[in-house]
Amino acid sequence: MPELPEVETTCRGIAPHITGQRVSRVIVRNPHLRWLVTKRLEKELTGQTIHSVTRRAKYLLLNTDTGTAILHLGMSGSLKIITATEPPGKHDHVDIVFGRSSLRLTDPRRFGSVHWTRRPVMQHRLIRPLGCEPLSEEFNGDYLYLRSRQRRVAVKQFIMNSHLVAGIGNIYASEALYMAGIHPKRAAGKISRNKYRLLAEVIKEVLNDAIGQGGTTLRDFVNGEGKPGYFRQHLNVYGKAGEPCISCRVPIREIRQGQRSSFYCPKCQK
DNA sequence: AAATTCTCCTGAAGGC
DNA sequence: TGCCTTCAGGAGAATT
Repeated sequence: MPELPEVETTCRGIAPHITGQRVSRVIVRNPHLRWLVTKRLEKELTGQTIHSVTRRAKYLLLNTDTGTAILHLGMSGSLKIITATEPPGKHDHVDIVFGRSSLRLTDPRRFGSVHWTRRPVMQHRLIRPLGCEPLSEEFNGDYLYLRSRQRRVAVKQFIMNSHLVAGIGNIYASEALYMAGIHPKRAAGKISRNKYRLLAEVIKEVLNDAIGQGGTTLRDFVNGEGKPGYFRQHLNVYGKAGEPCISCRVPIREIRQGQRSSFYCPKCQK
């Protein structure tokens, strides 16, 4: 499942290969992604030159003079740069061709998406409602504290609300709460300003560490080595139900919050 | 407004 | 080449 660090790594990995390149062709083999990929993408992206590749939350933006392609990797998607003659596999749904090379979207579960918009991309319906970037200065303890007052939702669901802060995935939410010593079910509105300051810090720390590791995979984003892969982030709690807490040896617990698994240490997190 | 539930899909894992 | 059930998960949409 591509989390924000994987998307950022992908962004940095593909950017040098496609920036300044002109799209010679767009091949949509299967338009049935999360949303139906429209013909407008092929029609309007073809012939355009990518002038920059940026990221907003977990969306990748291929910016051109006439519009923006908005890509999301869902939970099983990946992008890589290939030779345009590379035969497609079963789950290779979209190729954006740049002469002799292509950007290929592979996505077995098809939770990903590709949109095209002519309007300023920040006004797009998928982008506009997003909260701040977790790695920005705007995102800090005070931001969390102020917006959580009177809120009864569990803190884990609170920090995973993309309208508040965009791109903290399920894994890093559990990890950050562990690092901050906060129980995932604590009501968001009952957490102190200081605790939120710590939480915001560890969120940035865990995301930056993962991006740092991703940096080592950027060398060759072409052919095979394309995927950043999933970081060998040493996880303290995620997926470790029953295993002893690294700090106090008490077994890690797993609970469900909003159809999503959460992991925590019952002794270290209050 | 806030909170909760539903939904898309398929590879992997587990039970028998 | 075993078959069937269950589950995970991003996040927008629908519902309460």
